[in-house]
Amino acid sequence: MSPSNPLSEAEWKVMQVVWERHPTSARDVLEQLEGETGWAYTTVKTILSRLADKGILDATREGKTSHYAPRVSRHEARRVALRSLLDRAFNGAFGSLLHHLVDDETLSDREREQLREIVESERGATPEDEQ
Amino acid sequence: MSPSNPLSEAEWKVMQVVWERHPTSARDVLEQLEGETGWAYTTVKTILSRLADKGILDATREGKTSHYAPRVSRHEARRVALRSLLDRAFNGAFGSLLHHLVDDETLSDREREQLREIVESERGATPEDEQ
DNA sequence: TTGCATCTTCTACGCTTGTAGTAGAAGCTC
DNA sequence: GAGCTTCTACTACAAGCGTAGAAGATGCAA
Repeated sequence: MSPSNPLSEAEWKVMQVVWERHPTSARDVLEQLEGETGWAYTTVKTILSRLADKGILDATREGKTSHYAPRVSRHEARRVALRSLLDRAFNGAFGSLLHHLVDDETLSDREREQLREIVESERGATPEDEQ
Repeated sequence: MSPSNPLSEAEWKVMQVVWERHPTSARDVLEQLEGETGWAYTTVKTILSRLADKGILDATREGKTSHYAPRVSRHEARRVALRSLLDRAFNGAFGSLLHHLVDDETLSDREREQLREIVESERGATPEDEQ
């Protein structure tokens, strides 16, 4: 399934954990985010519940505790987030986004290098879809 | 100046107009967005005021009406939005974002073509920064 | 079986966003 | 200078988000 709205910041944090290790529990998520967030247990729980309500997560109760698993892939979530950004900030113009990336003078050397690598690899990619 | 938070959806809409034609008035913005939004005049006004409060816009009163001009460039705003996405969704890993773009099977033919073009142009770009 | 630890559900509260109404000021028209 | 038009400032209000406390349910340990 594909969520229609992009995830919020806190939701991303939680989902990143769930994608790494699922099924997982609230306690588990909390521990993984320790250090990064300092959240209370109930905060994690609230976010998990909201995600389940939205159909992003699947919750199954096992005895006392609930276990959560993603119903939406990370890839999918990223796609939604990117499209959203594209629409808002670049008027939906993919080309503008690409130009921005390439022109972005604030890229670190490392990032610019990665860009070049990708560029190299894409060179070899299938150009057979002449539409 | 650089805003620390990304713009909201409505803010983007308004800013897109302001960047195109500035200084501009609330009325003007409203008219440009007619069709796209159906907002009331006061809605535009509210968003403009909030943007001014945040320092994204500059408001100067001239007689009865205020005129607005950007204090933040579109490029800058885009950069902030992209960094935010990068941090949330790709753990700050630029390489992941690039891979996602290249791998995204839902790109349209046109988009894929643009990607290839950019790739070609980047090939000729300055590779003199050896780390 | 009594209690401690842990889990869940419910409720809350302040902030931001989307959206707009109301009321008052200011200028244009005749 | 009385009225229409248009602008501003202020207020509002529902939904979503970040964050978490309180209270009740449940299981394990002794």
